[in-house]
Amino acid sequence: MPRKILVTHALPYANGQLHLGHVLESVQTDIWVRFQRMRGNDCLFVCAEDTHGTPIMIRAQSQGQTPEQLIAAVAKEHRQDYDDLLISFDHFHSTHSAESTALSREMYQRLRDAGHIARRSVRQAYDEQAKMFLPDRYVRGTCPRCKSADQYGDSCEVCGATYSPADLIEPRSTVSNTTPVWRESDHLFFQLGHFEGMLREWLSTSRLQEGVRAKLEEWFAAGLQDWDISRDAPYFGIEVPDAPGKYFYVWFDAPIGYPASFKALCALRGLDFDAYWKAGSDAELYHFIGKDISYFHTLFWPAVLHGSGMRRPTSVFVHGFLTINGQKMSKSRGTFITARHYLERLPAEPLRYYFAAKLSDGIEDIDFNLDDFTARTNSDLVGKLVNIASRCAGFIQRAGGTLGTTLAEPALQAEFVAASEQIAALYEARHYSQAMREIMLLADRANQYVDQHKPWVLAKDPARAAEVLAVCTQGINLFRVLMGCLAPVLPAMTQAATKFLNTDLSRWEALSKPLLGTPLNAYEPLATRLDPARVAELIVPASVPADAASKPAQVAAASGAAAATKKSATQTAKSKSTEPLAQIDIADFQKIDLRVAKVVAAEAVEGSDKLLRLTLQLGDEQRQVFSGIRVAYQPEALVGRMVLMVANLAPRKMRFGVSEGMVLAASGSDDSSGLFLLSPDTGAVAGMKVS
RNA sequence: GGCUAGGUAGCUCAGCUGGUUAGAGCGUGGCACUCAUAAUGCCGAGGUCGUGGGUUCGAGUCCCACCCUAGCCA
Repeated sequence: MPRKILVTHALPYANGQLHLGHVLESVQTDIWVRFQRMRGNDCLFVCAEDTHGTPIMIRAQSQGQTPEQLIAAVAKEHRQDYDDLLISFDHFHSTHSAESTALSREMYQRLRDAGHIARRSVRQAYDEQAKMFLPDRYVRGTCPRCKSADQYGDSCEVCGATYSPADLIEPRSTVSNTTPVWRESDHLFFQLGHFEGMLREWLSTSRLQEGVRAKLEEWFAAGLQDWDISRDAPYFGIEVPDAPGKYFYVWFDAPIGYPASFKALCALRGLDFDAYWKAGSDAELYHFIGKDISYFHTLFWPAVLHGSGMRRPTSVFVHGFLTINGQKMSKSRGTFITARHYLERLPAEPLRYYFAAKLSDGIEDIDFNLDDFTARTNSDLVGKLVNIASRCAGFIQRAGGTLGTTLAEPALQAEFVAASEQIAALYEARHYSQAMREIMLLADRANQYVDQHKPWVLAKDPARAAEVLAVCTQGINLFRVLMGCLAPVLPAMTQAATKFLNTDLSRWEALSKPLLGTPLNAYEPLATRLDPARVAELIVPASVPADAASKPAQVAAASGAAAATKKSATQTAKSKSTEPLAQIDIADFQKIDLRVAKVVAAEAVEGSDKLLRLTLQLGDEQRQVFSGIRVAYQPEALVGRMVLMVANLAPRKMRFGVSEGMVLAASGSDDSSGLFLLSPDTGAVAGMKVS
C-alpha cells in the first residue's frame, strides 16, 4: 500500500537570488522525494515564491518597478535555478496568487471565528516622509546599552542587546533618513497561547529531531506569546478581509503558500485537496526547513493549521546552515555563492552528491569545503563508481556487446542487494551521509572484485572468453545496484546509465533482480572530473554591493554618514598622537592578527577625497579594505605591492561598502609630515603572519 | 547577555545507553597492476578526542567551569 506523502521546503523569498544555502535545502528535500517515488510511494513535492512584505515593496520602489514586476522577474530566475539543479517539484506556485489570497483569508476568518484573534493597539515607528510604518529593521540608531552607532532597531550587533526601536538613541528611518515619529495603530494578534496543550501533544507525536525538541521545550518554558499578524498600509501583501488598510504580515501568508501551491496542483491534476489538508487526513505532510525558521514551523504553523480546522504537519525536518570553507557565507569574502554563479561554472550533480555526503538528520551546520568537494567528486564519483562501468564496458563490447546469462558470483550480488535495503532505510531516515559512505564502501568492493579476477589477463587467452564475460557481467551488475542506490542523488547520471544498461532504474525493487543476457549500448563517460580551476572560481572577491550604491536611502543618508566620518576622524587624530601608550603584555599583542597582504586592485573611492578602495590578497582569500591614504598614494602605483594589514579587525560598514581590515602606515602628528605604507622585505608572500 | 547545537588525524566526518591497542574516506609515503577518465589494488605513517578540573576500577563518551564557532531570542 503506497504511502500518500506531501513534501515542501521553505519558500524562497522573492527579494534576491538563490544561494548555496537554498540549494542545500532543495537538494536534501529532492533526494528524499525522489527516494520515496522510487520506493513506489505517492510522493508530491510543492513549493512557491514567498512574495510579500516591506523588503519587496522597498526594493521594487528603489528599482523603479512595481512589486509584481519584481517578483515575476525573480520567480523566473528562481525557477531556472531549480530546473538546472534538477529539483523535481510537482508544482511551484506563488504566495501572490488567487489560491494564496483566498486560503489566507479563509484560514484567518476561521481563526477569528474560533476566537483566536485579538486586536490591540501597537506603538510603532512611523516615517512621515515615506508615509509608512517602519519594521524594526528599518530603524537604525545608537545602541542604548553600549552606545554603538548605526545599529538595527531590534538588536545591537556589537553588544548583542535586544530592545525596541523606541529605545534607540537618535533613531532614524533608513527609508528616508528622517527621524521617525511614534504612532499608535491597531494590530491583529494570533493568540498562540491557546494552543499550548495541542502543541505539546503534537510535539510528542511528531518525532522532531532532538535539538528541535529541546528548542521547543525552551520556548514553552518561556511562555507562548501572541503573534502580531497584521501590518498597516502601505504594504505589499494580502489585505485582511474585515480590516481595510490592514494586511497580513508576510510570515502569516508565507506558510499558507504550501497548501495554496498544493491547491493549484489539485486543479491541474484533479487531486482532492481535503484528502491532504483536512483535519484527520491520512496523508503524511513534511516540511524541510532551516533551523532559523523553526519557531514559525513548529509553533505558529501547526497552531494556525489546527486553529483553522486543518491537519498539522506529520513532522518538520530541520537542517543546519551552510558554511563555506568553514566560515559563514559572506558577500564581502566572496563566499556568498549564488546558485547561478555555481551553475555557470559547474554541473549540478557533483554538488548534489557532495551535499548528500554531508547531510544527516541533524541540525548541525554543514561545511562546503572547496578542496574536499573537488577531491570527493573526482575520487568517489569518477574514480570509484563510474570506473566500475567504464572498466567492464570494453570487455563486454568486445565479447559482442551482450551481458552474460549468469552471474559469476551470485553471493556477492546478494550482498549488494541486501545492502541496498539498508541504504534505503538510511535514505528514509535522512541519514544521507551514512548512505553515501555505505555506497562508496560497496564501490570499493566492486573494484576489488574486478581486480581480483583480472579480466584483462583472462582476455589474453581466447579459451577463457566466457570467464571474461562472466566477470564483467558481474561487475556491471554491481554497478547497476550502486547506480540505483544513487538515483535519488544523481538523476541525470542515472538517466545516462539507464541508456547504457538498457534497463529501468526508476524503481528500487528492480535492483534485486540481476540484469542478464541483454545488450548494452555504447559506453559514454557518465561523469567527468571537476576542474579545480573552475571550482576556485566559485569564490569571487567582493565588489561593492550594487544595491548599496543605488539605494536612494543611501544617498539621503549622506549627511548622517558624514557626521559619523567626522567622529571617526577625531578618533584617528587622537590615536595619531605620538605620546606613548600604556604598556601591554604579549597576550594583548597576540590578539592582533597581522598579515602580509598583496594589493591586487586599488581605486579611488568616488565621493571621498581621502579613501582608496583596496582589494588585498591574503593567502587564498581576498579582502576589501578602505584606507585613508589617497593624499599620499596613486591607486595604480599600489597594485602589486605588498603591505601589512590587521586581518582580524571587525568589519566596518562604510558608506561605500564594508571595510574588512586595516593596512598599516606610519605618520607623524599632523598630515603635513606625510604618510608611509609599511611593507615586508622581499620574499614575504601574501598571507604570512607577522609577529 | 540568555538558550540551542557543535569543537575527534593535514582536510571532511563516524564513534549507540562510559569498557580491550580511538575508526572511515580524501590527502600523504612505499609497492603492484595497466582493463578503466594518471583510473584501480595492496601495505604504511598521521590523533595526549577544544582547555582545566571532577565522578568512576575505567571517560572522546557522565558532571562543573572556561575558550572558540554557528543559529535563535518570536
